[in-house]
Amino acid sequence: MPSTPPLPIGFARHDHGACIHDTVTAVAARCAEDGLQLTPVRRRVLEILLERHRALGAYEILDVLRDEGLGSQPPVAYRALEFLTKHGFAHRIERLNAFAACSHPGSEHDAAFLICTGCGSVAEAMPDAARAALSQTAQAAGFTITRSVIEAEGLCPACSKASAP
Amino acid sequence: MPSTPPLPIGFARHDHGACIHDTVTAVAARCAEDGLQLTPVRRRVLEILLERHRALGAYEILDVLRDEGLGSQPPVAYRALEFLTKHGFAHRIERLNAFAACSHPGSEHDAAFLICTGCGSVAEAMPDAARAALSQTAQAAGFTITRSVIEAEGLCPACSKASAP
DNA sequence: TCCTCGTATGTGATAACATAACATCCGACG
DNA sequence: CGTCGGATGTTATGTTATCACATACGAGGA
Repeated sequence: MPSTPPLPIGFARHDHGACIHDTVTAVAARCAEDGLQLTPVRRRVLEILLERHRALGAYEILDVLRDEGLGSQPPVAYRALEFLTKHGFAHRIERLNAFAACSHPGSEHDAAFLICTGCGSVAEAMPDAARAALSQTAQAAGFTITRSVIEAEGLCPACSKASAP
Repeated sequence: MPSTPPLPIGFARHDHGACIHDTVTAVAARCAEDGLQLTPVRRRVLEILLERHRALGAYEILDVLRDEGLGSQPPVAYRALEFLTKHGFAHRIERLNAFAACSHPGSEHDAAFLICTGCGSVAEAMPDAARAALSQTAQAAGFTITRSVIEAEGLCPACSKASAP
């Protein structure tokens, strides 16, 4: 069980402490580059998302912030999440009304998500093929896509194995 | 501008009265076949969705039901919508927390939606290619998809033309 | 220095979406 | 006639998201 082989998606084990630290560092660098302010609340929300490593509701995040004295009202969480999602550091998962840190920060992009209904884990994938196909369908109808939501529910490898042994 | 050539999706003009009537009739037939009860509330909710021909929130629907004396509490609308979506007569659009009548009732299926951010219209597409691509991506990760949500935001032909002439 | 402007935050209130829980009704079937 | 399952009525509450307005604070110009 090594740490993160070239798997495109995230059902694999990995060095979690490093993964958090590295991502925050990368995001901070990118913010500096682009003149964005990675304020304490924003940074902390990103860390929270990375720590839990799953999709979190805004109010779950808010609970943590409140415990830490970083804010107690919903807008605090929603503003930070808006910043993070707007700049591609986190994603909103529509199906869950929840948010997850981006696995590939550094560029704005739509992502696809695989949501395990067994254990609640969420993996981010880069569904270029699916998006291309969708785009083509849309163009045939004269529709111009600006954003796409692609989310699949099902069973992750572990839960799949557990439910049908 | 003829009426509905073999377009796969619904940004075209059409005979709306007939479209409502035909769909309700088809759904009623299918319910009879499958031993499902298309009760007054359920039928009316389907009609409301078809009449507006766009995505409606549960509370918008409830307002209509209330005016017509068919129910006044949220569960009334949610139950009817649950019935309709469960049996493939309507779809939930996650991005909008809203519901739309199915354009191709008669079989349970996941659909894809093209949501126009200009005028709010929503068209249902059959994104077999996109779903197949997604499915392949998922399988590569050992993930088994049971349901997929595919929704694209953008501009419909009309709004596209209006915004960039 | 002082002003002011843009960005971020603090906070109270409320809107919008959704479900739990329990009572009641009513037709099908034995 | 009983009872059982599906549908409905109703109260209450839970969950998610936004509005509106006040405050703070640093950057840049007069």
